[in-house]
Formats: sequence, C-alpha cells, structure tokens
Amino acid sequence: MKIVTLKDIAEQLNISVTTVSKALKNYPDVSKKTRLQVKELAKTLNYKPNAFAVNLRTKESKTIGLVIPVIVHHFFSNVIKGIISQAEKKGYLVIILQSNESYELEKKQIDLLLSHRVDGILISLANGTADFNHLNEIINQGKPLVMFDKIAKIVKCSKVIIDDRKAAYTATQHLIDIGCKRIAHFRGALLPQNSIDRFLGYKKALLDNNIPYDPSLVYICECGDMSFEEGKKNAKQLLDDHDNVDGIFINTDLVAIGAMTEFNSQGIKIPNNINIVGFSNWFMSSVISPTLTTIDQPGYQMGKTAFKQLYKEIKAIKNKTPKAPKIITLETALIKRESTKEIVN
Amino acid sequence: MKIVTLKDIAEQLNISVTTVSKALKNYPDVSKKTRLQVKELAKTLNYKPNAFAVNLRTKESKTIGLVIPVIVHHFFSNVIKGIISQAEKKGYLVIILQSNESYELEKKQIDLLLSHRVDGILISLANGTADFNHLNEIINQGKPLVMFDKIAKIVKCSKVIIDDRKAAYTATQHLIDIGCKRIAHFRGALLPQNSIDRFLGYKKALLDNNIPYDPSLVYICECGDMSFEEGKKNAKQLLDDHDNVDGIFINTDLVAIGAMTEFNSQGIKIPNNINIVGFSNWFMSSVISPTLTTIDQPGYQMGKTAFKQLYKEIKAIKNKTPKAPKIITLETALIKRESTKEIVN
DNA sequence: TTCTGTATCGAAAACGTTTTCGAAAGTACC
DNA sequence: GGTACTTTCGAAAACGTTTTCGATACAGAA
Repeated sequence: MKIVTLKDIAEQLNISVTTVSKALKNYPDVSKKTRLQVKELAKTLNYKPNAFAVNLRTKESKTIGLVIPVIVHHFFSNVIKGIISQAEKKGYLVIILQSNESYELEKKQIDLLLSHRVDGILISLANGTADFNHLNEIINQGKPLVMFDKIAKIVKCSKVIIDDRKAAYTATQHLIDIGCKRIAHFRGALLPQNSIDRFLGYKKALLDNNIPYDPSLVYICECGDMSFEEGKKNAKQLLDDHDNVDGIFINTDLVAIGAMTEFNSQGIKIPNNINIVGFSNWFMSSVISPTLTTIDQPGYQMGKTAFKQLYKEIKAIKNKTPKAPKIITLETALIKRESTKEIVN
Repeated sequence: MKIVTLKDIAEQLNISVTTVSKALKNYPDVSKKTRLQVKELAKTLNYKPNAFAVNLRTKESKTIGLVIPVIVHHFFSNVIKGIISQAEKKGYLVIILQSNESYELEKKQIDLLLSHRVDGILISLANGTADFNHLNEIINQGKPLVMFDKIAKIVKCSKVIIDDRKAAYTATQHLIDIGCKRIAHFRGALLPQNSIDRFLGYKKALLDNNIPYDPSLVYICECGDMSFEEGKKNAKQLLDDHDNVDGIFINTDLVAIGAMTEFNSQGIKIPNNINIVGFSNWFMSSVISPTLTTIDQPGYQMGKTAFKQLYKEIKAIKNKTPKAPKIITLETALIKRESTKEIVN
C-alpha cells in the first residue's frame, strides 16, 4: 500500500539515499556488491521512481502533448497511433487533447500543456485558427513544436505534411485523363492551408489542360462533425445548379461518401453518370459500393515522422544545439477504384 | 525565454515566496493590496505554476491514464473522445496508450502509468489478458481503476459495460423473428468477457426459441487488426461448410462488413439469400450497401461515464471515504437496416 | 501601561530525486 | 612510513511548490 522511495531502500540497507540512487543508475562509484543489493531490494519492494521528483530535478517530463482537431476520424486516429507507437519506443508518454476545430479550445489546451511542462508539442491546427500567438509562445519558451497536416506556414517550426497541391493535381488530372470535361470541386473550409492547397491543385490541373476554371463549380464544406451530411447537401445543390458535371474532386472521403449516397438515392449512377475522386483513403472507401477512387494519405507514417522530428528537436535542445526548422513532405498515391471509369463516347 | 517562478515574482515585489504563493491561491492572510499586486505581476510575467513541483508537493498529478486495445477503431475512438471531453471539464489530462491486444504491452504500460503517478487508470482489456496482477497492483497502490467494455469480472473495481448478453440475444431474436431457421455466429476471441457474453446471448436466444444449438455454426475471429479479412475468410469457410444458413449474427461490424464483401463477390444476395446482423454500429455500417443491421453501442457515452466514475473515486480516495466498486450498465439498441428482411415463403 | 485580539507576513520543512564535491579507507609503490 | 592513487561512500544543495507555525505590528480594551 505504501509507496516505496529511495529513502526506504536506504534505511533497510543502512546506506545513504545517494548511494541507492547511484546504484540504480549504475554509477561507477558504487561497489558491485551494494549495487546488486540495492537493485534486488528495489525489485522486491517494487520500487518505482517518483516521476514528479525526477521531472522537477531533471526538468524533463518524458511527456509530450498532442493537440488534434478530431479523434473519431480515420486519418487522425491513424496519426495518433503512429505518434503513440513511436513515442513509446523512446519512453515518452503522450497527452492527447481534442481542439474540436475551435481556436479558443486550442489556445486553452496549449496553455494546459505548457503548465504541465510537456517536453514538446505536436499539433494539427483547428480550422478556425488564424492567430498564432499561442504557438509562438511554445517556441518562445524554448520548447520544440512540430506541426503536421493542418499547418500554418508562417509559424517558425518543423512541419510534416503531404504535398496537398500536387495530390489534388493528380486527382484532378485523373478525372481529366478518363475524359471528364466539366469537373466540380467540393473544397474544405476557407482557412486551413491544406484545403487551400487542394483547391489550388484542382485549379491548376484544369488550367494546364485548357479547361476553363468555373467558380460556380466549387462548393465549400466545413469538414467538421457533419462531413457526411455536407456531402449530401452539396451533391443535392450541385444537381440543382448544373446538369453537365461529369466529375467531382472532393476534399475528403467522408464528404465524398455523403455525396455518393445522395447520388445513389437520386438514381445518378457512379461512375457512369458522374466520376468521383475523394481524398484520404479512409478504410470505408474500400468497402462501400462502388468503391471510391481516392488519394492515399499516410496517417500512420505522418504520426511516426512527426514524433521522430519532435524527438530529434527535444534532444537537440537538451544538447544546446538547436536545429533549424525542417519541412518534411510525405508521398501520397492515387488509388484507382470503381468510382472513376474511362468515359467512352 | 526564462520560465518564471514564484521566486521571481517574490524578488520583484520584495516579498517572500510564501506570500506570493498564498496571494495566488487567495489565502485570507494576505492583504488585498499585495494580493492584487502579485496577481497582476503574475499575469504580466505569464507565470504558470510548475506542475512537477505542485504534484510532488500535493501528490496528485491531475492526470489519468487510459489503456486501450486499439485506437483506429470507430467504437474506441468514440470512447476516447468521451473520456477526453469529460476529463477536460474537470481539469484532468489524459495519457493514452495502446495495448495492441497484447497482455505484455498492457502490463508494461500500466507500469509506466504508475511510475508517472497518474491519479487513476481507465482500461479496456486486451484480448490476450488472462492474468490480472498488473491490475491488482493498481488497486493495491490505492489508485482508482475503472474498466470499460472489455472487462474482467474477477477484478475488484468499478466497471462500465453494456449488457452484451442481452444485446446479442436481441440481435439473434431479430433474426429469428424475421424467419431465420439456421443461424450462424461469428464470435470474437475466446478470452474477452464480451465475446463470451455475446456468444451466450446468441445461444440462449436459439434455445429459448427451440432452435437447436449447433457448434459447427460458430466461427471464431480474433478481431484484431485483421477483422475485415477474418470476416471474408469466415464467410468463405461458412459457404464451404454449410448450404442452408439463412442468418448470421456477427460479433462486430467490421467482421460483418468483411463477410458481406465476400458474399457479394460470390453472388450471394443480402438479405435475400442470407441475413446479417453486426454489432457496434460503426458509422461505416450506415453507408455500405446494403446498410447493416446492427447493435448500437454507445461509445462516447461509455467514455464519459467511465471518466465520471473514475473522477468520483479519485475524489473519494482523497477524502478518505473510498466507495465500493460499482457496475454501470449502459443501454444498447437494435438498429434495423437493409441487411435483414422478413423471409417470405 | 499592559493585555488581548487581529491582520499580515515569512522562515522553514517537506515532497523524492539527482549530482557535485569532498571525505575516508584501502592499495600500491618507492 | 610516506606519497599518490583508486575505490567507495555520503552530506548537502537544488529543483519549485505548499503549508504549518510562529513572529511582528498595531488596534482597541482594561
């Protein structure tokens, strides 16, 4: 019941706390005999160092913070898994907070993490975040910060991303390659960099292929909790507005699936009447009918990479050799499935 | 850049650290004037109490640990969300670890959490866990432990569960009600209580309806990372073994979806040739074709409830009034969808 | 004046580690 | 027997808080 401390071990062996501490940490200036004695007793008493005391002394907590917009999300939960698995290998624990796409919450949560003295912070921004003082505060405290996926270019820290623009270009080009002439885009919210980049990639692909860009073909969705419904709503609106759209590039799979559901219920055949490309490669996309052509976004790997970078920076700061921020871009891939098909006239 | 401490504030105001501490915590024995001075300076200096020092002194960390078998999982990620949202309200942070369905990992992780001195632990057991010493150690240390979903009845702690047996009974009864005569069951791994209970519920429903229980109709899947493939494999095996099965109650949606995929590819029509009921109500189940009849399992609410119970126990222990373990059962519901349909002869 | 009470403060111990530095004892060598 | 070196240990400070307890000052009351 009582929690054992170094002092307890010291008293039982009639030696000093200092020696016990050193024995457990294999200091060279303690004899083999006492070292073994100490270690054995520590084991039988089930001694566990008091993390608070260690942290207070060493000024590191072996804990990092993670702020993420949503948790119930195929991509983000994969990121979390990647971070946690990698952190565990290095002996780090991860405190997870969900910003719920709210700037206010995000700010509070970073404050919380800072006062809990985490060794570093990983973050994917909320859609609503347009002010970055809370992020700069982390950096000012000399703590490493690594952003991933939803980043802010202006913040001076390392970032792990995909080339959203290129991926979107590839997706759109695929629609063009199979013969689509009039391609719509369901884009994400206005602020996040990746929704901007995906939009730009879409636009560039059109222009490079001499297809005029038509703003009326671009629909917005917030991509929050209501993604699926937004997809349905946008699809319905699209059908009201236009009658000659033959392809849509959609910002994220969940919205795409919502759209497909709407098209299905209205008797619009995919891919015969309309081709659809999603983004993210949610597992779901491979089991719905028709299966969804999409861009594979390596969530697990992104989590792993982000932690590795953070770890490097934690070590670097500890050794007083801070490194310049680094931007790491991961590869994506177009996954062709049933929702797109060569158009034959 | 430098992190400010109570001492810094004290020196700037020419008062003692004691007084600063008391001023910030509104002790009555500090004058209003100094209290305001201190608070103002603390704010401008952006003072944040050093959590390590506070924890060391007060012996509580305002942090809890969560050990969960998988993260990339619709049900569990909902649980996580529920826990985190509730914890945040009470000022608690959550450290999440993934046991990956491995007993060894689970044990190590609990050790990690204990040495990090979390105030309490929430856990959903790994499939492989059959020994409970690591859990009893938590209790022996006087720390609250709350198990949810995948529990061990034998461990003396509070639990938040659903009535798996009843839910499985309901699911099976539904198959019987629509006219199924020969009902198979894809069960989960052998150890976890809920996979046992679901199996028992299935069996009881059969017997209560005078349908003989046939062990050859029960297939096992581990429900780990390969759930989807296991579903396909089991479905294929079932078709090899039997030709008169008209309904299956499947342990979890993901396996069910795997099975449906296999049936689809073999031209077996759902629900015309075979009726399927899943379990958990993953979002995916509502968008695949045909949509899947399933049991709704309230993940978010389970997370919330589990944290609330843990919180109560943390407070109770702090006040030296520990309470007896409590078992909380949440309601489930049968969600009827397209994968089951009245059989007409 | 002395006494009692109240308001305000600070010294110091404590939480459990880590690490520096010096002390003591032993060994080896001349 | 003195010197130099090695081996082994422990005292003490430090990390930043919280909280107990006593000190001081000053008010009003006797």
